[in-house]
Formats: sequence, structure tokens, C-alpha cells
Amino acid sequence: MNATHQDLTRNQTLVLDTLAKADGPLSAYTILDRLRGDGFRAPLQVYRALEKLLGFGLVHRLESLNAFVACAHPHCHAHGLIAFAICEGCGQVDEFSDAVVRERLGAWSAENGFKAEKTTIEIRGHCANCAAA
Amino acid sequence: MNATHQDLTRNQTLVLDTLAKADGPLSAYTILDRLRGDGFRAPLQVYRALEKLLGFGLVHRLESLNAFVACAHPHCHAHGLIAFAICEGCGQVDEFSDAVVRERLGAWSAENGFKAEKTTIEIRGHCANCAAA
DNA sequence: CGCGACATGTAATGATATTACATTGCGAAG
DNA sequence: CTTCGCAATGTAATATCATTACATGTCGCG
Repeated sequence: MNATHQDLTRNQTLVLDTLAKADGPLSAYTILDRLRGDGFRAPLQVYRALEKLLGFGLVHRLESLNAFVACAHPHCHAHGLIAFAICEGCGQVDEFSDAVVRERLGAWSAENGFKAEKTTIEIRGHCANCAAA
Repeated sequence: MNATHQDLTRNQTLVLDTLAKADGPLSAYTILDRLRGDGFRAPLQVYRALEKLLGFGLVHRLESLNAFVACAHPHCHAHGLIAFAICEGCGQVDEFSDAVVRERLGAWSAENGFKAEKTTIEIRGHCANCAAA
């Protein structure tokens, strides 16, 4: 049914691996630079792979950063709505999910006849370590 | 203490009025184009005004759109966390606030020692009218 | 006046994303 | 087995969004 890692093309695999190895979000152009050695030449190669990976749920886009991260729970295909806590200090991203938040936003949508398709929740701030420093 | 509409400079007023008159979010460059007749020549004039207006809470940035809207409740300076429902059909943006959502995200932050500074919640989808069509 | 703080003007550049078009690889229909 | 069609890929050009750097203007205040 859903795409597995097996179905990925060469470019998709390269992009996903790059994100998985990174310790934080990467911009498309950073990914491009890291894959020059693998023959990547143009932004579109990255954007096309990202588009698919986003569709597969293997990668997330951080809207407030214009950057991308590998999904922290790639084998769990059921995490309804995902929130991100983004540390401005170290760049670490924490991915979590909250049923109550999902329920409340769903309730608002229902009340207002709004058909939600994609929800973005991003908290910018400082993680425990960086806040201490 | 907080800036009032009175304190705004000419450029800030022009940008805010442009956003207030618009029926949806505008990109910085769209604002620039609309203000050419008022002497605007460069993106920075817009970005500088937006920066201040964002600080005053009179304008919001929609991260998933790279665009800006006038605050729907400019006289209420206490709306903690704001969520946006963005219609892909007509471009309308609905701004709302939910205490439970705020409380849940605050709880997550507290539990994880995360110091939240700015929270973005954006729901992309279709409003009642556009979903019907 | 002359200084300091802040707003502004202008140009150049950097960063992010898409459009357009040519090519390749590969499975299915004939 | 070949040809058709589709999806992925390659490449260039361009569009869109945002910032850096530096010069100038304005105005209150000592």
C-alpha cells in the first residue's frame, strides 16, 4: 500500500540518507551541496526527491525554517498531526504529537466547515540545554 | 508601554494599511508593488516596516506562505497563541485562538524543559465555501 | 549648534523555489 | 522484440523571497 524504503529511487534514497545522517534540519541547497559528489547538479533534483519523500511521510518540511528533516518515526505511519519544537541554539528538532491538540484543531475545523488538509505546528525556542547556557 | 497606531512611521502606516485593505495575505514584494506609487522602491522598505509591525503585534507572518496579514484583532493585545486556517481556494485566512491548545503545547514545553518563544500553527485546507465548490 | 538615535533610501547580493524543455530507463501492449 | 507511454532524471534559466552594506535624512536634546 504505502511506499517502503525499497521503492525509493536512487535520488530519493540519497536525499533521505543525507537528511537521516544530519543532526538537524537541512535546506534544499545544503542537501544539494552534500550530494554534489554523487552527481547532483541542480536544485530540482533535490526538490523532486523531497516532494516524493514528503508524500511518503519519510520527511517533513519545517515551514518556519524553509528546511527539511527526516521523520523521527518513519515506521509509524499513523501519527496524525505532528508538532515540532525547534531549538534556535543548537538547531535540534524534537518531533511530537498530541491527541488533544489534534482534537481541538479538528473541532475548530468542524465547527467552521473548514476542510483541513495539512497542519503545521512549530514551536521556536530553546531546548533545556541551550536555555541553561 | 506598547506601541499604538499613533506611533507608526509613514512607511509602517503605508504597509499596515495595504495589508488591512487586502482581502488576504500579501507577500512582501506584492506590498512593495502596491506602494510604488507612494515612493517605495526597494524590498527593504517593506521588510523594515513589517519587522516593526510584527513586533507591535499588528501584523502576522504566515510561515507556510511566506506572506503577511494584518492582525484580525489589533486592539486585543492579549491573544496568547494564534492559529491560522488558510484556504487554498480563495486565499482567505481565519485567525483564531484556543486556550486548550495553548495549554497543551505549554505543558509539552514544561515537561521537556523547552523554552518556547514563538509558536506557529497553520492549517492549510479549504473553507466551507470553497470545499463546497 | 552638534551630537545621537532612529528611520529611510539605494544598490547589490544571497537564499529559496519553480518553469520549461530535453533525455533516459523501463515495463506493458501490440 | 519493438514501440509506446510513463515516470524519473538532467540541465538551464528564471522567479520569488530576504538580507547585507553603506549612505542619507530627521529630529529631539544637551
